[in-house]
Amino acid sequence: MAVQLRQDEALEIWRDALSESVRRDGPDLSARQMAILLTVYTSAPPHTVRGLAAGLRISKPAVTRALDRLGNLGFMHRTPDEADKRSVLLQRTVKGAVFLSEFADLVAEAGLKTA
Amino acid sequence: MAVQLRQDEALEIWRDALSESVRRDGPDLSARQMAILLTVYTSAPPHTVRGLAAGLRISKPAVTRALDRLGNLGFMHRTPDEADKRSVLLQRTVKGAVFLSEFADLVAEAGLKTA
DNA sequence: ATCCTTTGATACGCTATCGAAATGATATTT
DNA sequence: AAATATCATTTCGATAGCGTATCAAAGGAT
Repeated sequence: MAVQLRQDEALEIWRDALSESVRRDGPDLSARQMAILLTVYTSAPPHTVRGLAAGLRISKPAVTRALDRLGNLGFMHRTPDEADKRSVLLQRTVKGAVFLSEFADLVAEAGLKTA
Repeated sequence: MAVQLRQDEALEIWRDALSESVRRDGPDLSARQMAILLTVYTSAPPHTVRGLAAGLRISKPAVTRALDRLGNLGFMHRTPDEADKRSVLLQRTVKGAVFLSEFADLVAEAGLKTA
């Protein structure tokens, strides 16, 4: 069932969820970092640096750096690909799953508030 | 009419909209910067540095710097408050309105895609 | 075996952003 | 009028992130 959203509804939901996350002193992730995190968690694996870079049309170094950040936060984990040892496979972590679950709740709440 | 969202729907909408914005080479705004931009555009004025800082529970210097960034992008504009010359009032710009309008379209589209 | 390609990471010089403290300008209080 | 408070900004020393170019390691082609 698709979700019908008007422009003002979309922006209010975005505002409320994001503001509440900021208020709770959540990590100040950039759009790129958040896009990478969400892609790894909600799209079918495997996820690699090159795949993310191509999918988001950003440079590989930018992906590497974002993964450094997300790794430091404990939201993601790198594992060498045994089949092709040049590659790295991105893995979810419990901490990242908890963060996104709570974030999803903020979005859902913002949606309920929206008139 | 409130918007009912499951966790997975919320995250997929967020992922799709954010990813498409990144793909289009949109500005890589941080959560704080985006929260400030959305607050100024979708909440009742007036908007001041201290008000934004208090509302989002971040430091005033952090707000000042975010406004520098948003100002450089042409998304926002500072006007001295004539009633209290210590204060600064934040104003919307056409460019910012266009950006948010397009962003809202991305969110709406992501909502339609979501099963 | 020797090239060539691919993959993720690093080096480089640079700009952006951080929190804490201090600053200058303006308001308010006493 | 003098002292205090408030507001936004700036300064400080630091970390984080950028794009381009380059790297070493691994894979594939001939």
